[in-house]
Amino acid sequence: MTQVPAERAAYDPHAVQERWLPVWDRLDLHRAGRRAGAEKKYVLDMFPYPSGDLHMGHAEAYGLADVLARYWMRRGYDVLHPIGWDSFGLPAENAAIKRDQHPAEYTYANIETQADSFRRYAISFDWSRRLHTSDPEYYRWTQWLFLRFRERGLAYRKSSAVNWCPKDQTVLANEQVVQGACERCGTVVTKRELTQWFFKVTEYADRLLDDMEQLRGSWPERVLLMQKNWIGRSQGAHVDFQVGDRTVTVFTTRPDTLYGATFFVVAADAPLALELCAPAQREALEAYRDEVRKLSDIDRQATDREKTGVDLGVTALNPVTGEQIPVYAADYVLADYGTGAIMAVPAHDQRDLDFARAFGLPVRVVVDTGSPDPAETGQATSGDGVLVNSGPYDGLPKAEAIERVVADLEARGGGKGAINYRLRDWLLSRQRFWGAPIPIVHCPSCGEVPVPDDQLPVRLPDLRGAALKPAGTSPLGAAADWAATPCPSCGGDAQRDTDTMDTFVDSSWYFLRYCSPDFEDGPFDSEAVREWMPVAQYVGGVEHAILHLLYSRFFVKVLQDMGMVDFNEPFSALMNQGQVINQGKAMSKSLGNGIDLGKELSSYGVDAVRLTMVFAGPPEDDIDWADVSPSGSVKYLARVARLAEDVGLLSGDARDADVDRVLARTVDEVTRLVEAQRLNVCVARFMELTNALRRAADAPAPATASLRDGVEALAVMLGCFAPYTAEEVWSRLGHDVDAGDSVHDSSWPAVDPALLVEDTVTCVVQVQGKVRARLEVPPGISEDDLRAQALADPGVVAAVSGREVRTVIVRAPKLVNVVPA
RNA sequence: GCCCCCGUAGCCCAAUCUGGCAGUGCGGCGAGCCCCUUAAAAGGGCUGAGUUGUGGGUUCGACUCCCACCGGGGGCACCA
Repeated sequence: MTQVPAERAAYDPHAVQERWLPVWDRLDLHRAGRRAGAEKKYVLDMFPYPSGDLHMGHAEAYGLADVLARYWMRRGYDVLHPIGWDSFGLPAENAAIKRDQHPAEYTYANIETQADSFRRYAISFDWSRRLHTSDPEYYRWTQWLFLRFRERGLAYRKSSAVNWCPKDQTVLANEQVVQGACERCGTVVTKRELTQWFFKVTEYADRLLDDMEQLRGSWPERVLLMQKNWIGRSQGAHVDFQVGDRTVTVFTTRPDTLYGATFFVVAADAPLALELCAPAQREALEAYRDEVRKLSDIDRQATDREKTGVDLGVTALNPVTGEQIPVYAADYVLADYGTGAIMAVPAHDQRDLDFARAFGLPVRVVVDTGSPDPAETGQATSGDGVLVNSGPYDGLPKAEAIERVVADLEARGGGKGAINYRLRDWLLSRQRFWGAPIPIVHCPSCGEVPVPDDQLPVRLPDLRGAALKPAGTSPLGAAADWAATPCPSCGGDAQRDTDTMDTFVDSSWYFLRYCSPDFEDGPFDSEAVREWMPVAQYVGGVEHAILHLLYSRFFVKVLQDMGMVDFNEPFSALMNQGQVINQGKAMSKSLGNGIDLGKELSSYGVDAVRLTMVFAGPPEDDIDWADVSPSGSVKYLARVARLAEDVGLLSGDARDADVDRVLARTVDEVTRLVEAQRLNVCVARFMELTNALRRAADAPAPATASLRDGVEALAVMLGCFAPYTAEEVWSRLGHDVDAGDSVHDSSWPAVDPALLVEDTVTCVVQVQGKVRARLEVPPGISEDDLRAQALADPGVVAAVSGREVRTVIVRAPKLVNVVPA
């Protein structure tokens, strides 16, 4: 190996960082619009929440997106890669209470810390478009959008049983309740009857589901699956049953089993249960409802629970059979799904069967599936089959029966085909301070009155410290001076709405604001949005699979209907990066297994940490920090730096076809790998290329021109992953970075297709599937020539050992398989 | 319980889509040799390691396709 003088044997990543960062700041390399006229690409990271400094997770996510953004810049695209902060939210509020501060102090101090870290971490952001959702200039438009949604009937207030987090003292959307617990703090969620604001997401259920077809292939399959499950479309029918003089509609996916409905159940906690109940059963029902109320959602939803319920002492009339069946109230029927009432078909539904067996109710098979009688086995039969005991429908297969029953119901009245969703409307009110106030005034005479657009934003009052303590109602209510306001409509005394919006409202449109962050005539400039949107590549954690991503999709569809955007999906492609974990577990304070990003960066430098993150595995896989070490990356980067130094000192214009070919193959492959987002493999290829170039540089008569091209191309490609080292390499090759010739303003290396063509290929000759010989042959060799050559090969002859050859399979030019008798 | 993904060297991965040579890289430990620098260390280079989770099937040929099982991860789950 070439002798390395001591003064440059040491590669000091920190010196490299300090040298180039100020130069880059001056050159302003990442401003969107810099390549005006070129095709545009919008690369977006899910924006950060400003809690403390950046951590390992940020380093990974933003590092990955940065590779893609820089790659597209090198490919000549005009790239928008913006940054902002999701800066409303609970942690700031809780910190403010603890420290007797205003939430803004904590928030904006952390934003500055994170911004500075991002800069040193060398993320290619366009800093000129920075936004914060807690700025009045931003939340003005969040409020404006709320009012437009309300005008379209998509924001409305209703009283209902809502999820309540006792710790955070606020209501939560369904999406923010995970397995019965608060998504944020893990506290078991309870129910409260409250009047709250909702967005009518359900009106968009079909489009949210159907438009996922466009995303197939460019979004992770599991995210699409999760959204599909969350929306939960069920095809079925509404069927009307008469209970006394009332019509009670049920939703069923199995109208074919109407003849098997032997009882009827309403949700015990629904008002309907009380309304239907016979006076004699009233007391029993009240007692049962008290029991149900005591259960947590988690207990209630346990599927292995005994079925419980109360006979309401009335009957329901089956519209098809004319039969009167008993009506029960039970907690296994959910008040807020379907109509809150069901027809129970114990033979063909496991839950109904469990209930029937607990209460001694009849089980009637109406679809013969070939399985044994559910009444005997306790196993409901839900599969395909032929109808029996079903009057005129006997003998029909299940699918046909469903159609016929629905058609008959529609013809006669008493029911019709229907689609039902699991998705509920988005509860957006929050009883907390640090969010966008809901721009509504409640007037004793005019009712709900929107704040006029020209009075937006409705700014937050100046509350701090103890005044923010959660008290079950919004702290804004305590700011009496703020809440009291003249009614915009009649001028009389009125009160502002004191709730704030869910912070997911803020983040449902921020990607649009980036296109024109200073626009003052609306939330965004439609012209700018047309140029940049939809986002070409979105990068973020899978934890938002059905929160932020569903909400943003909803927003864009509404904006499309408003004529403000001309596309229906905000994010054309989505990458979910994995988590950074340690010793097999998520990092946490209680486990004490946290890794401090700042320490890693000061030990190994930015580039080594970035490279380690990307190289550790496929982007979507978790990285166990115990399995990797940036020290290997430091060594690699040092090797590259040394190589650049050595090659920079060589003179001459000799070329070597082998070096050129290796380079061409690497560039070609890395290009395809980046496009396929297989970034870890790219790094492996860089290492191979580096090794090949090193060997070539150490040869007795180095091919200087080929080597220079190779190292230069390596610098350009590596620059997307390890920007500081690449700039150093670029500079060592003689580029004057200070004068503006930066590797981060260079072009992706071109590939000469002629260099990708192989002179010869290796043909494998197998005998009975075992490799017995290898032949170097021209790629265009004919089957006959190849067969002849293979059969003449001594190794093959030996392996066949005189036996007769039964078949020869030839796949020119790569393979011959000889099969002896 | 239902659905999805994944099991390749000590480790993270590649080759699986489209069946045809099982390979790149990394780290730890140990050993030897070489280079450089030497007071020493550090640094650089070379040299290893495999029944592709198990069993069956399809095929001339299976890490690759199919089936079953085992193991790991994730999602959904009283949604009618």
